[in-house]
Amino acid sequence: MRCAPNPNGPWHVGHARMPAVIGTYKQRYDGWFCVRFDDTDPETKRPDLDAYDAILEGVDYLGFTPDAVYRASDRLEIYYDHARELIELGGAYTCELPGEEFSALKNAGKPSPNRDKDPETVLAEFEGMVAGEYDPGEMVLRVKTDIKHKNPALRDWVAFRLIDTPHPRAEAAEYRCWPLLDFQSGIDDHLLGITHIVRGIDLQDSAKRQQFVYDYFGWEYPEVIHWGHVQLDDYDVKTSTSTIRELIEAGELDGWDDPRAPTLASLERRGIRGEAITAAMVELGTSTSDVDLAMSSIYAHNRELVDDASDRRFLVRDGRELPLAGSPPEEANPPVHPDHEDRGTRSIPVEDAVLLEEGDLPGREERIWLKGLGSFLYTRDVLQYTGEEIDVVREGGVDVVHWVPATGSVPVRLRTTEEDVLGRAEPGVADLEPDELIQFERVGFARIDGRESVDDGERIVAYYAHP
RNA sequence: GCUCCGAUAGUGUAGUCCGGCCAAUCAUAUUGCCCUCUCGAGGCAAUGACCGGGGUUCAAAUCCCCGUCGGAGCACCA
Repeated sequence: MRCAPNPNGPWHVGHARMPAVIGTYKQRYDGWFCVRFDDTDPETKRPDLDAYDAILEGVDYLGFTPDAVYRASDRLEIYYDHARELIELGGAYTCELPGEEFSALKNAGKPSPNRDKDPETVLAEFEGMVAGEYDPGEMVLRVKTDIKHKNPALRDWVAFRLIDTPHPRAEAAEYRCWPLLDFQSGIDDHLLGITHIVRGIDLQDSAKRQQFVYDYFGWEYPEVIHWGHVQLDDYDVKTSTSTIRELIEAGELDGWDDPRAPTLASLERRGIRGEAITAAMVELGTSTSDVDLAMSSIYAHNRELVDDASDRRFLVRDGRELPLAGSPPEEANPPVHPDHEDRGTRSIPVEDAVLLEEGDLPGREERIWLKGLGSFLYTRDVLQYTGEEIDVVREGGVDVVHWVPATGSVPVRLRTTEEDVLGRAEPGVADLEPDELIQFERVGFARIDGRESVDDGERIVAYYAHP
């Protein structure tokens, strides 16, 4: 099987579907798969040189290693040779008709006047195209199909055209005569021994077009299935490479890995494992209708992968300060992970005031349980310590909340898919290394990204993954 | 206008080819309960779907026709 991307930018989440599915099928059925960059348009779909590697990194992130990597722009001579052969078989002709004129004839079911040129003339003119003797628009090579085919999309389609803009890859910069996708991809699929093709519904007619070429050569067409488009819920930003690129260039996004961007780089930075994305994509199946991918599906898979390994910490977002009274312990020691006592406990100094999230503030004369510390009664504007008998929680009516010391806590900027949230975390968070994935209790999973300088010192930057 | 494809719960999916065991599977989501010092994990339960209309048949989610809705192609884009 093959994954044949156009390297016009880093991948968004939707792109993950192809490698996820064919990579999984490869593993399941002991198959073979390659990545083949179909980069045969240096002009309107101009390849982005950085995208080649970015895409291969994306495949790796999703958990797969391609068995081979090809670039169509390395293979022009192969396509030329097959074009010559096709011409000799009488399956193609050079045509100098402008696009609109041919289109009008085609829609009327009438052939181009060039259709019956003898192969010698066609071959000579094609060599002229390869040699750059024509200007763009002056000459194309068409595949001779069926000019009266009931589907106008299949009638005598273009196989090669001329493009003056040099290809961005130095290896291919000298070529001017470029094949179109249906020719290039059709030839390559056979030559590379592809047995199964998966592609989008936008290419529904490709197999039918390419079948004409396969018939001329006596080749057998691979099995092919088409699937619909994937929409993501939960994102404000459209899942489109060009839209994301525009937002980045306009400064509205920080880059391809901005947490608000629906890109693979963004999910990776948020601490979401590629396997979780792969699993969610495989669950979508290969139906031909458009599908909506619920991000919660990716999150559910990721939670299963990371929950056990993620240590717990407290983070209070936009905290409200409450003084403590009644001589609580000087230090709280909640477990590092509630399901793994052997990992030990954390140490959080208690001080004389704590921060709570606004939604957790107790009402007057209400009791509240600070996790890992004990129970308090909110009375006369202070939290009065009333002991550490957990029974009060079991009996009900006492909320269990997370908290941090008012002054000993460390500032945190938590970047989410919607906005950046400021908060303060328990002191131990200052010692976490970048790339560590933790769970802020009652907030959600987050990946420690690094530190940044602010006016009065340093701040931890974390990327929010999901609840 | 011409051509092609699709339609099962909020979302995805199984079942459709070879009609009955489908008052419809599983996952996710939401809600409630149990457990737990988390709104995480674990356990239990509830919610919720065959696009509409005809036809064939003893029997239709499944086969046929019509309609509706949605998607795609008709490029010197991929």
